[in-house]
Amino acid sequence: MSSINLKRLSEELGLSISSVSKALRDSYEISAETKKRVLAMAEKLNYQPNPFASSLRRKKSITIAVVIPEIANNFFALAIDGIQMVAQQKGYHVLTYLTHENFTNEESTIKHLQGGRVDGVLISLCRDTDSIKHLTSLHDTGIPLVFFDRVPEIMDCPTVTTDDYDSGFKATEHLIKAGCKKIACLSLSSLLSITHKRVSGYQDALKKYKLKEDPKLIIECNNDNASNLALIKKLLSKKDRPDGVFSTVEKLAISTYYVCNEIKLKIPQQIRIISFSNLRTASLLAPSLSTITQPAFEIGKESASLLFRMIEKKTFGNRIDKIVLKSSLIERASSK
Amino acid sequence: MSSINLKRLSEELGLSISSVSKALRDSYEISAETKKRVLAMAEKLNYQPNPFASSLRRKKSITIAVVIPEIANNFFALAIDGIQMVAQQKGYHVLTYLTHENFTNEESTIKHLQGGRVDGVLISLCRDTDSIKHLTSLHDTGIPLVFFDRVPEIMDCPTVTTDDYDSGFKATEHLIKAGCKKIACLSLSSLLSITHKRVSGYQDALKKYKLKEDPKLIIECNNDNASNLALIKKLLSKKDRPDGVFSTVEKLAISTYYVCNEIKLKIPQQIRIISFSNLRTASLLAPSLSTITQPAFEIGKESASLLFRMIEKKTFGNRIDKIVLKSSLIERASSK
DNA sequence: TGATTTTACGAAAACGTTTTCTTGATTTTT
DNA sequence: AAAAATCAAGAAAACGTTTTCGTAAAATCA
Repeated sequence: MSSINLKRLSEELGLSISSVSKALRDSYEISAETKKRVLAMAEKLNYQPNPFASSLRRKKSITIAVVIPEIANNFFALAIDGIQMVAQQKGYHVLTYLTHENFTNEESTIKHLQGGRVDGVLISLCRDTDSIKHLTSLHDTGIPLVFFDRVPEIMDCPTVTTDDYDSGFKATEHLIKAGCKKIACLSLSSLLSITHKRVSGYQDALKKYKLKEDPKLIIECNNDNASNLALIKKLLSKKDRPDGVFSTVEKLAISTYYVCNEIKLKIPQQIRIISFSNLRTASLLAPSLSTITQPAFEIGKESASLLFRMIEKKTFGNRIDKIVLKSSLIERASSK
Repeated sequence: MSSINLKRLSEELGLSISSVSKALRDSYEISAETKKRVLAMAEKLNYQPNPFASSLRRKKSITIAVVIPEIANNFFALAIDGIQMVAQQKGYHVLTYLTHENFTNEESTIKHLQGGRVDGVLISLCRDTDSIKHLTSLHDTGIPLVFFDRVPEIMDCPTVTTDDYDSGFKATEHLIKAGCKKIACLSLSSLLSITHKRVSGYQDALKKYKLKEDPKLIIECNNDNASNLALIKKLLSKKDRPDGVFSTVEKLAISTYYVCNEIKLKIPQQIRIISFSNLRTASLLAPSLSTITQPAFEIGKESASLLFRMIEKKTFGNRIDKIVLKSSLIERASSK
């Protein structure tokens, strides 16, 4: 720890601690000349204020927390990027926590944040989250809380999401218009809001075009890559296999590509694919992947901006912002 | 902020603040029975200790900082993943800072960390870093500091890197053995250690196989995607264009793919490509991309472990660890 | 039984800021 | 010239912990 503090500085200057403190904070109580002297000495001794003493006294941490399921994921990496941009602009620090899709991790992380370590929390729920006690508890302490992308469906709280229902609908419609008659849907945990909305869109599109809905075509994948591969392989190996796949998350589309390579299923001739994805190389894949691309960076930016409005109390106390951004459907070879 | 503190807890229990504190820290000075009562009450009132008061008093932040150029990058995302794993295991918090390859950002970030906000720092330098004053200054405050991947070449400090020289050599050798006679090298800033080593490996491989070295074939790219595309396009559009490309970073290989698509240059028939990359979809690209893949997750893990050994003073004071991990060369269609 | 040790707890200082309250000196107003 | 206001600074409390030190009461020992 830096051992040069206000006391040392004040001794060096022949001033009191409080005067030095005020000078550094540009208080009107201190003369211009003294301020200049103090600033110069602080610079000379490379004084850095102790953030803990400051936070303790002011009851402000100048820090926010971001809680996400994983980081090695294009969507979340971009979202973090957006969050960091806003935070840096505001002079805030960012604590990052990964839940690895584990509810217990999420719970304990949130619990730790109740001690006042941060001024606000941004969170995207993990796939196993089936209770929101920990979240209401955090909310009750008065810490501003914003959910993004994966939000709780039964809690009144500020959220930043995309038009998931519409996107699910359009993606499915796109496959139908391309000629698919039997479309499978690869989803994550049904506990997740995004799963629910995207799958609803899928189902309603099937309804609209009078295609048979088969619950067996909705595959709920888990967090283990190997078993997902097995599930998908089983699905695509059947004689009455689907002729289209709508994947609600990027990694399941990747897995589908691997399976198709393995069992020599031709995309898009034998099976068409579209997926939610923020893969920068989507257009370079063989074949290029049709995607619904979420504005991940903007989601991060908007979430952080909203959080800071709440922190700075610029938002009305009784108002709950629900921001919805639009994803874009990009047609490529995999669904032609 | 949580308003339930030790004082409140002690009043509720009819004990002194110090006794409650000791009970919570399982001190031998407190009877088993009292401890039980205290724990129960703390649980009941959902007591969370104030981290700032604690850090101020103990001169420990239980927090580390990670400073990286960008997060929307497979390598860094995986490294962070590894770092977080170790940190979480140790019960530490992780502050993340992005420099966006901007030296001024790096400087100011490092300066802010000198106030004792963190117990240790993990950093991967940005492409513009041409001075290490800010780093030596941080080091002088006694805060443990570990560099990973992009390390300073003229500073005696603990580092975690990969065998970049060897990898550059082998990648180039691989292209030569595949039949390339004229190999270009796409690099980042020459200020970076990784650039230097990877390019040296490339040059020595050319020497070993008696291929002409042409400085014009070493393209130093910058941080602007559009201008990199232009540079690469110019390189590949010449009549005497190279027949092989060794890219020292993933994004430049991606750009090369885009350019080849645009100017109808066939990979690998007309031009072979190999690149440093942690792209999970490398094998799904058209054509699949040959890569040198760094153990990014392990780099993060090792860096964090090393940092914690330093923080816990388990390392000898006068010892400077230099850990070197091995990358793997994965041959795929782009270099066949 | 008297002396010593152990047990279980409390008082108070310390960590480095920020901020409120004083205060002496100077300037401005009556 | 006296009164009021302003200025520039210092003293001290407060933020919520942790930790050192002190001390009654109980337990152990000689």
